[in-house]
Amino acid sequence: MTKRAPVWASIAATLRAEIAQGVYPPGGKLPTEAALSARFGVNRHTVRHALAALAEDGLVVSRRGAGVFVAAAPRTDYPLGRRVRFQQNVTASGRTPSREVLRIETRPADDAERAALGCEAVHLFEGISLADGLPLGQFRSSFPAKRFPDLPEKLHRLASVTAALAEAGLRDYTRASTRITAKLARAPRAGLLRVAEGAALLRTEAVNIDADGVPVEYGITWFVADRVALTVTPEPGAHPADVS
Amino acid sequence: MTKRAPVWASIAATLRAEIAQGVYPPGGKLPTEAALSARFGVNRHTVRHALAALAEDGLVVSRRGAGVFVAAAPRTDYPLGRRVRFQQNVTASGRTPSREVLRIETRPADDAERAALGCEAVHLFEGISLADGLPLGQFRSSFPAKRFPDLPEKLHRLASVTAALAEAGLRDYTRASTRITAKLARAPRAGLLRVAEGAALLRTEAVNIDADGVPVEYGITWFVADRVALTVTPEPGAHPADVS
DNA sequence: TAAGATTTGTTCGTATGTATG
DNA sequence: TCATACATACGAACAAATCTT
Repeated sequence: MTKRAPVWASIAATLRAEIAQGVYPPGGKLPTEAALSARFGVNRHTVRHALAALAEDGLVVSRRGAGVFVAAAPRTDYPLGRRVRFQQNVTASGRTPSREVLRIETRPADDAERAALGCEAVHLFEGISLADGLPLGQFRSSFPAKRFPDLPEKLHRLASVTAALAEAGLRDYTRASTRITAKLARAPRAGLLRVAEGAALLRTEAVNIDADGVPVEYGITWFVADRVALTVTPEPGAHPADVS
Repeated sequence: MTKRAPVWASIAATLRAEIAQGVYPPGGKLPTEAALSARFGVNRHTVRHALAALAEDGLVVSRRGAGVFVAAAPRTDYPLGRRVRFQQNVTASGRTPSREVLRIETRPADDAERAALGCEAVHLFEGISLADGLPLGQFRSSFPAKRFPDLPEKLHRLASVTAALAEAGLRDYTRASTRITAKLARAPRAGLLRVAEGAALLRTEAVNIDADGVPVEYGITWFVADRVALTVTPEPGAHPADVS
């Protein structure tokens, strides 16, 4: 005599699974109640009951006249501090960081790299940073090839810039300058980052230097704007002299 | 005997004026050479001569097989330093800054303002910042009404936050924190900023504090991403203690 | 700016199955 | 067996917010 689960509960479970699988992405719109009731062959009330259960869990948010939307995950704060600490940033927000390496290669420097690093050949390290499996951004970092001959092997093995540079003898490096603009996601990158074409991306262009002020990394990162907020907090102790 | 200007020169002048008026926005595509020669009733070579003149000035860029495009104006660098200096930033890039005031009013604080300023009523100062007449961003600043009773009048008269606060007795104030995200421009704001709907905007949310660390301004600014780059440069003298 | 279509929110009413006393 | 209460499910209509044209 197993008690049959209510229809609304099984519908809620189905939708819950589909949301988890990304069928309806964060911030995305669910089908209308009418469409769902047609799909499941039930009355609209029954669908509403299921949706109410999801809303109870904070999984969806409904807006009268607009639709029912998958609750957008809160943005991950990404402090543009003196040090680059991707893992810490993600972990601090209660998520699990991961990294997907797309490319490691050595090639001649392009104009921007030559200007930033002042060298003719660079190691390239390109990949995707994820939090809980969801892409936060795509990074592309260049390093002077001459100074760090074995960096590609270390990057392959460690998949971490900080660790690889440390093994290459660079104890510490800091952010010298960052330029922030915004772009729209286009075909190839939109797919990599799992966003719709035309979604807003934050593009940061950063130069990192060693303790002597010599540039050691030139990096460009495209963050998914819906998933990341960059934060800037002037460090205490600095007191610039500037005049209005 | 006034020497008649060559036809190609007058066509160039016409196109130059239309680009300046925004008929062809920065980055936008000009009509094809064939279309232009039809419009002006001249041979395609004449149009090419005119376009070559514009290209010489760096006003347009032609790409074989794609078309001729209005050169994107270089982005105005906007340093997120400790002080907010809009005028300096624009002047430094060789442009003429101006400001268009949209709204000055006093009203109850919303949740974000209450959280940032800790007060129940705020003065609102809203407007557009322009460089050479082109909108760079829309700002909306809130100030604690109780602390600065006469601020609206001062803002009306001076149209400058720094000057108005100075007159209200606030000698100095600095940026405490800034949060940066990106959004797509929607209907009302897109018009105000003179960009297409769906263009990328940089949204900054900043809290400024006085010398005692008390918040005095909560401001949100939407920058047109194509026209502005935010720059972050850690100030010398700071030496944070952080560990990997 | 205005009108119409779309979509969720709310409130009636009806019917069925199940547990309880 | 009957009455009651409750959760479930379907149907219809309208209100209110939103989107589109």
